[in-house]
Amino acid sequence: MKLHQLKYIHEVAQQGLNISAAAVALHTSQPGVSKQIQLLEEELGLQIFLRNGKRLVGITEPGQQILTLAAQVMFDMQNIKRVGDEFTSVETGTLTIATTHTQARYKLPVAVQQFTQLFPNVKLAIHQGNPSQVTAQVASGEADIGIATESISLDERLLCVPCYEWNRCLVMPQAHALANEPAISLEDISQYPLITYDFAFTGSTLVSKVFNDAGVTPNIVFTAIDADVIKTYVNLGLGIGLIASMAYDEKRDAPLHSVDCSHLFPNSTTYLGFRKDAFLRGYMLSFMQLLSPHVNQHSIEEALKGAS
Amino acid sequence: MKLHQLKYIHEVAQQGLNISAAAVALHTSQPGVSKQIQLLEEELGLQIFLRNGKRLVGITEPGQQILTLAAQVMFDMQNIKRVGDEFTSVETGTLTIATTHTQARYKLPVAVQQFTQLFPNVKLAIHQGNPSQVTAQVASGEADIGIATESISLDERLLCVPCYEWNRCLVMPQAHALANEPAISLEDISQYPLITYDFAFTGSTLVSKVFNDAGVTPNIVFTAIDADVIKTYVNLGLGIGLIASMAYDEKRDAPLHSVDCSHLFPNSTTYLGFRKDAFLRGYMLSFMQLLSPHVNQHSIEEALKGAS
DNA sequence: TAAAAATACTCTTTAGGTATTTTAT
DNA sequence: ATAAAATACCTAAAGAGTATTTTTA
Repeated sequence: MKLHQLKYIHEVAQQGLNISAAAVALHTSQPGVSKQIQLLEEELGLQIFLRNGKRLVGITEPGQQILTLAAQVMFDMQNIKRVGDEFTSVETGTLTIATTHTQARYKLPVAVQQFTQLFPNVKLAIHQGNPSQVTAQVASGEADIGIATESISLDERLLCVPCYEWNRCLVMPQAHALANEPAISLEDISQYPLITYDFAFTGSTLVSKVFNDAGVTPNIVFTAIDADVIKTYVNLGLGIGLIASMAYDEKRDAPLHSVDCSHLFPNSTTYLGFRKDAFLRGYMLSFMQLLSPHVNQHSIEEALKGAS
Repeated sequence: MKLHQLKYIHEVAQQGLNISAAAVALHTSQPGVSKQIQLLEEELGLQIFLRNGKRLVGITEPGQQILTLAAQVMFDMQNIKRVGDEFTSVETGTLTIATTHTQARYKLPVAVQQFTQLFPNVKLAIHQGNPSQVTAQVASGEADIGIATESISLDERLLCVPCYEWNRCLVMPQAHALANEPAISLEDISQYPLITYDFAFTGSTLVSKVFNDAGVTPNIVFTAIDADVIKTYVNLGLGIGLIASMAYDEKRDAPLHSVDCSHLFPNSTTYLGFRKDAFLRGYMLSFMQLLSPHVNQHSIEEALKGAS
């Protein structure tokens, strides 16, 4: 059993069971990949892929398990490489962050700027997606650190630490009837067309739960991925917007009026998550510290020990 | 980076930093091992081993981390092999159990007998040790399943399920003054020389805690690893013995009288533990079911998901 | 001086490439 | 007919072995 054989089956599965495509992606030849897969299957005494004649048409049950384990092996090997990098080229490397639009747009810029000054030779990649995509990227090792609200902390492979709490506000045109309302209620909100985040996103399931529990049905006219889109449509007079407070800036969003809603919804917590079995480069830890100052090598080790 | 290079550094560390000894253990040549280690160190750009000239004299800090990760890779590779074995030779293989003397002697025999009848072609190995050795063996992958009381459930790498609860009894010569005492107290026990398990063993720390909390100091004349030794010395009149109830059998231990102590001590729970990241062969699951009937594939998956 | 690690060199295996054939859609 | 996988065959690289040298304790 060889490491590259595991790489090969992994890539073939990624490429939709196409050996030729996998060979291209791996910068090698199709017969080479083909042969190594045969050798591996022969050694294990079972088929990893289901075949119809010469075509691969599926993954067997043991094959699926082997692919999962192969991914783990590859991750571990990456960890070893990282130890090497950490001790030889301490302040160079790559940091891949997976996060949602709201975080990327309103919370990360400060941390990112500080980070690039601290580590000018570390390449930074920011992957954007909804919370479940963020979680999946971190769990698969595509991203080193994920930043998202609530759902990220549910995956058992990840260690999550709270970064900060936040709540929501309503945004509306300056002239709107609610703009001068002293204490807005859920009922008030339900009187107007509402624009908010997609329900799969940014903890909005919590928002829908609050409405449900109160027996109030909001009039959601449409949902969007990000606060900027929501604000744009509020500006056009299509409704009032319910967004994260951090997404409203009095100066930048001047034509809009905002009303705090923290009395209506419980706070949401944004978490930072990473794989429990990942070797963390020094700069990864530093980035986390920028977002959550109490994080350090020691606190992480303690959390890993006490996790179960 | 090659798999066998990881095997080599692991074996060298195991053999006390002796490359020649590692080469023998690996059934290969000393220059081969030597060269592969150099190649790996060169590729990673760091020293794994500290050297004094040509002798290996220690492990560097990154080397220690790499050795840990190398062990993980080897474990994952073993998992892949096991998937192969599971689907090709379903009812053959090896089951290695690490456990304490008391379990091995008084609780496992029934399960082992049933198991050998169900799986005549599975080789069974039982490693005996104290609870921390049991835990270490399972955590390192030397043993597939560990069975011990309390401490095994503290290791975060292991998933533990309760097997059964048990308590203690006093054993003494038939003619002993306490033999006819209707309700024995801690004070009564402290009046006589006491023989019990080594304090590191079988949850006896719990026993000492009970005495401490009650402000009673038992007169422990000596401690032993196993109940058989304790009973032998009780028979010789050296004191009274405090042992697990399961270790006393009325017929076999006829010259001794036993008095139940479950009113004095809380129950202890014996756990069965295995590595969370281990691929479990079907027969391993079956063995666990013999000890803890509610264990099954599904309950384990649920426990792994909900662990964090 | 004895034991351990590193070199030098050889041999064998094997991974990988090119050209070609087979086969499934 | 076309695209994909397998086969045949060749080449190059790398791992492993033997003999020997170097070095440390």
